[in-house]
Amino acid sequence: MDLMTSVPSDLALPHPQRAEMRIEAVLHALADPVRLTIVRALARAPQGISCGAVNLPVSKSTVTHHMRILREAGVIRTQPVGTSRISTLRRDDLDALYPGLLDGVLAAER
Amino acid sequence: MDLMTSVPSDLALPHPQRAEMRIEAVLHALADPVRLTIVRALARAPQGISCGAVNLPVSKSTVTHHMRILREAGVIRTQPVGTSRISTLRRDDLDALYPGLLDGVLAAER
DNA sequence: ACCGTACTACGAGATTAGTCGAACTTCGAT
DNA sequence: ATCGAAGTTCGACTAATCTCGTAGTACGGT
Repeated sequence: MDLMTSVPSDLALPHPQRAEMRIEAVLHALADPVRLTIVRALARAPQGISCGAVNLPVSKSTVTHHMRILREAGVIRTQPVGTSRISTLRRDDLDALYPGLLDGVLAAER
Repeated sequence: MDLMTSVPSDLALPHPQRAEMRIEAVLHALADPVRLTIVRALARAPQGISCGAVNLPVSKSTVTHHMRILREAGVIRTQPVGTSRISTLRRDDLDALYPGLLDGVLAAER
């Protein structure tokens, strides 16, 4: 008990504000096949989904790594819900900063 | 004379066809600051420009490397003209495959 | 024919990325 | 209170990437 390691309300993970997002980071985040799979899944689930719900060909710790890249680039927003973390696409911010980019990426057949 | 190392008409460098382009490669090509500078310069010069005309903070051989990444991803088209190589943005192909992507990237302030 | 310009090719070095397993935390349920 | 499920953290390893300098090729002009 005693030292209850702080911040019970700010359980949230660090997200860049819209003004802090950089195009290189966003493009780099999108340029990986695993992360692209995640982004496509999120695009199909506007209410958000948990990392583990995406069936990916990599280990759990690797998924965590990819979620972090996406989050820190500003591509997704993640919030803790129970024992899970629900992520959503930051469509509004992406569309505001780079209009057409996300739709263009999602339009890709291959 | 004799063995005139072939293909005098196909001096062109290898370019992927539209159908061969992959979104990951395009995004990766765009996700580098030096290459983004090149792409922005090309966007401002529809008639095309030579690699050396872009004032970049890297060596000549590094520029060659970046041009190759862009070319092999299908982002630019390069053709030899005299002792130079003129490159242009493959806007038509990019817009057809990923509508909005290029404009979104070029819209980025930062 | 020679020289300079404009690149490309080829290692080599250093940095970054993607991957994993093992150990740890947190929450919810039994 | 204990357990399991869901994620994270922490090295470690490998592969890819960016960078450079040197050397080489190709073309155009003197």
